[in-house]
Amino acid sequence: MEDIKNIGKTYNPKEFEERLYKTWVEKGYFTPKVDNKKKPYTIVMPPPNITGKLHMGHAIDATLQDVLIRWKRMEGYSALWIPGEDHASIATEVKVEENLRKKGIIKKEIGREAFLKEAWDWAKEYRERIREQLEKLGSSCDWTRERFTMDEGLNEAVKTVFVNLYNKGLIYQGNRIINWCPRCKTALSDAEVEYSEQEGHFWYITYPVKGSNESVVIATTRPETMLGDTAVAVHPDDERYKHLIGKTLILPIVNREIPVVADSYVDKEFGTGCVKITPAHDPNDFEVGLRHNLEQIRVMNDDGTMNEQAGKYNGLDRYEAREQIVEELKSLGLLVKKKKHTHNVGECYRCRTTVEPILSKQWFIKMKPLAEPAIEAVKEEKVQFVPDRFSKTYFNWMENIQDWCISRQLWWGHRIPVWYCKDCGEVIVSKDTPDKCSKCKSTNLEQETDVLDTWFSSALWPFSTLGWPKETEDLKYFYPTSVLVTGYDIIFFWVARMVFSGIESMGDVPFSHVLIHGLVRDSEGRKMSKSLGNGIDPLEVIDEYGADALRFTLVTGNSPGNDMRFYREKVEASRNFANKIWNASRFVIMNIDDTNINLRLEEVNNELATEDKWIISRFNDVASEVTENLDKFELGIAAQKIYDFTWGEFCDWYIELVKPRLYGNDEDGSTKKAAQYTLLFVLRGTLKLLHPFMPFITEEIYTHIKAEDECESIVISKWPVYDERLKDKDAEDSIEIIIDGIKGIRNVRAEMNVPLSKKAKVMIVTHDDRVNKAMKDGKSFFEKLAGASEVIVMTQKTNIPQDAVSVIIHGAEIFMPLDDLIDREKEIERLKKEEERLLNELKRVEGKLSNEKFVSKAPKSVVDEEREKKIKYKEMLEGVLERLNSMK
RNA sequence: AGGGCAUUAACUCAGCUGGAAGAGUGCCACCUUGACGUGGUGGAAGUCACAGGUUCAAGCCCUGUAUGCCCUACCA
Repeated sequence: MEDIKNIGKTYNPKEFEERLYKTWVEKGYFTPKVDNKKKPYTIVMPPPNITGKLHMGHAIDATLQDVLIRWKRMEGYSALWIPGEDHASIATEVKVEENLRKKGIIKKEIGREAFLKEAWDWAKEYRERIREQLEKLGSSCDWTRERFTMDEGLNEAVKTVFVNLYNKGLIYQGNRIINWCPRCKTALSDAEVEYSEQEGHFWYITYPVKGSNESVVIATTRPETMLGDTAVAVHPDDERYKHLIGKTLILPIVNREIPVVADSYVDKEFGTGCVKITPAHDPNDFEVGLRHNLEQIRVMNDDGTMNEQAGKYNGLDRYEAREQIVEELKSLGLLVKKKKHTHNVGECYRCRTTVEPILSKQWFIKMKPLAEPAIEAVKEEKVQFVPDRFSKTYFNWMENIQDWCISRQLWWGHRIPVWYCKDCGEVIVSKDTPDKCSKCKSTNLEQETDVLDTWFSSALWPFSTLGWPKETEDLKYFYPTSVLVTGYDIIFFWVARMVFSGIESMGDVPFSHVLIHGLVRDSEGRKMSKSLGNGIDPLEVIDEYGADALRFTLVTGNSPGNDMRFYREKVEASRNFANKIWNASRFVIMNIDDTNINLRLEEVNNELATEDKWIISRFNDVASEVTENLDKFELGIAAQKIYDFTWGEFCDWYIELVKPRLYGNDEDGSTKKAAQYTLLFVLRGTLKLLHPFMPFITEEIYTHIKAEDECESIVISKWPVYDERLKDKDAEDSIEIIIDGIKGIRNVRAEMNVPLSKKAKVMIVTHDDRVNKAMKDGKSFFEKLAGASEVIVMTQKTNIPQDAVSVIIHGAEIFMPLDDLIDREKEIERLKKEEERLLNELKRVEGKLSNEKFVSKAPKSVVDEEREKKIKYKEMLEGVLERLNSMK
C-alpha cells in the first residue's frame, strides 16, 4: 500500500500491461479445469490465418470474446476460450510461393516435400506472431489448449470426417463445372469466388445453318469458348427460331457440325435469343448439355491457355486467343457487331485472377442432406444469431446451397485420404495409409495428390479442438460451445459449415449463439485494405494508448452487426476514461488509512451517511443492469453504463460529496471510516464490472486496494451481483435533490457571471419534511460545491431579500442574495424563460391527462407518472410566478 | 432480380419490451478547487430522411417513397 501512494499522476499502461499478462498466464487463470461442480462456458476463437498479422477485425473479434469469457469466468463458470490459427491453405501457399520466388526459388522445382517444409517454417513464425499479438490485447485464452488446423489431432478429425461422409455417400468424386483459378491452378468453392462488375463486350457472331443460306446470330462475352461449343439453344416457344430446332449449324473456325436444341433455360428477350452452348466451360451450359446429351469439349488448359482442342490457337493465353478469334471472325465476315457490356466477373478471392468456370474432376460434398438439419437447428433456435437478422442471411445461403467442391490442387493443406490402385483402378478411402489394394491386393497404390479446402478443417473447429474424434474429457464437458463470435463476412464460409458439421459429426449443434459483429472501417468509412494502405495496426494503437483504451473503443459506440468507423479521437476518449479511473483510484488510495483497507460492512453499517447509501445503492443497480445487458450480448450498452456511472456519479459526485468527511477530523473517525469503506466498496465493484472490458488497468488498481480476504487477482474475483438489501430509495431521492439544487445554483451563477469563488448565502425553502432533512444534512455540500457561505433551510418564505436569484426545483425553492452582483432585468428575463418552459411542459402533461382515452387506456403507472409531473410543474410554476411578482 | 442495413446535434454514433430526445468529439464562456487540464463548471446545438397508417401515445410498429452502403443470385 505504501509504494502505491506514490502512484503516477497519469495513467501509463506500458508500466503494467505486459507484466500483468505474464502473471495471469503463469498463475493459470486462463486454463479452466473440467469441473462438474461448475458450469462450462466455452468459446472457440475463429482461428486467424497464418498469412499475416492481426488487423482491427481480429482486435474487435478477440475483444468481444474476451469480454464474454472474462465475465463468465468471474461469474464462476469453468470458462474456456480456445485459441488457435488456421493454415489457410490457398492463401498461405500463395504467400510462401511469393516468398520463395523472392529468393529465386520456384515452387515446382523444389517439389512437394521441400515446399511443405518451407510452409511449416512459415506457419511456425506466423503462429508465434499472432500469439504475441493476442497477448498484447489481453486475450484471456487458454494457451495450453492452443490448436492449429494442421496439427495432428485436427488432421485425424479431418480424415475421420472425410471417411465417414464418403461411406455415407455424402462425398463423391465427379466431373462437374467448378471455379478454376488459372493462377493458383486450383479449384475453388463457390464461396471463394467474388464477383465484381467489369466493362466487357458482347460479340455478336453468325453461325451458318448447314445446307442453307440461313444463319443465326449468337452473342457472347467470351468468344474464345466458342471453340468448345457443341450446340446452340433457343427457347422452344420462340417463333423466330422454331423452324431451326433440330437443324444443324456449322460452328465457324472449327467447322464442327452442332445441333440447334430447344431449351426453356434460354431467355427470349435477352441478346438475340440464341445461346451458344459450351458444356465444358459454363455451369448453365453444362446443365443444358446433360439434358440434350451434348458432347463436352474442354478447350482450355489449367493455366488459362488454350489446349489442343483449340486447333491453331493451341497454347495461346485465353485473352490473346479471344482477340485473334475475333479477328478471324471479322475476316470471315461472321462478326456482326461488338457492343459494350458491363457484367459480373468472378475473381479468385485470394489473388483476384478472373476465374474460369471449367469442367473438372473434383471431390464434392453433397449438401442437401447436410443442409436440412442445419436449417432446422436455426429455425428451432438451437442456434441463435445475434442480431437475429443474420439468420436470414444464413437461411438464404443454406436453402440455395450447391454441392461443395472440397478438393484443391495445392500442396499446403490436409491431403485427401484417398488412394488409387494403379493396377485395377480401385479407389480406396481410408484414415490409415493402406499397404495394398483392397480389391486386387496390388501394392501399386498412389495417394490422391489434392488437398482439402481449408474450410473443411475449419468447419470441425468447435469439436476437433476439444479432441474429437477421441472421446476426451474436454469434449464431453465443453461441447457444445456457448457462443461463437465472428464477422458477418464469414457466415457462409464458416458458421454455416460448422453448424452442419457439428450436427453431422457430434449429433449436436456446435454453439447455441452466434454473435455477429461488423467491420472496422477507416474514419472515412472505407474498408481497411492493404491496397488502399488505410489499415490501422492495432499494435500501434496499443503502443500509443494502451490495450484497454483500444478494447473499450472497439466495444462502445456501435451496435451488434453494424460496421464501425475507427477514429483516433475515440481511442483518445477511452484513454481519457482510463486516466479518469486511474486518478479516481489514486484519490481513493491516498485517502484510505492503511488500517481501514479490510473494513467490513458490519463495522461501518451504522455510520453510513446518506451519500454512502446513495452511491452503494446506485452501484448495486448498475451492477444488475450491466449483467442484464451482457446476458443479452449488449456489450456496448453495458460498457456505456459503467462509463456513465464511474465518471458521472462516482467521480463527479460521490468523491466530491465525500471529501469533507475525508479531510475533516471527527472525534472517533467513524464517519471517515464509513466514507473510506464506501469508496473502497464501490471502487472495487466498479473495477470488477469494468474488468472484462479493461482488464489491465482494473487489475493493476485492484491488486493495490483489495482486502486481505479477497481474491489475489481481479481475473478470478467474484462478479458483483444485485443485492436487494443495498437498495436505498430514500438515500437516492435525498442525494438527487441535493444534486439538483447544486446544479441549479451553479447554473444561475454561470448565467449571472458570478463565480463559485464569490460566496453567497443560500436560503432553501421547502414544505417537504424529507427534503428539509436532506437539505439540512447536505448543508456542507452547498458550501463546498455551490459556493454557499451559509445555508439556511426554512419552511416559510420569510426575509427573502429582493436582490436574490432563485432556483426552483422539484420540492424546494432556493434563494441566493447576491446584493449588487445581480442584474434585476437579467434575472427577470431568466425567470420568464423558466416560466415559459414550465408552461409548455404543463400544457403537454395536461393535454395528456385531459384525454380520457389516455387515462382509461394507458397503464396506471404511466398515468400516475403524468399526474405527478403535473403537480411538480404546477408547484414549480407557482414558485416562479411568485418570485416574478416579488421582483416587480 | 431478391434480401439486408443505414438515414437522430457540426462530426461519429447509441437509443433495450412504444410512455418526457442521449453520449463522445468539436464549438462558446468561465475555472491554477488539496485525484485528474488525458481535468472541472456552465452553455449553444435535433421537423429523429419524406409521405401515409396503426395506437390513448411512434425515433421505435406497419405500408410506400427517396438517398447511400452491403450481401446473394445472375442473361449467354
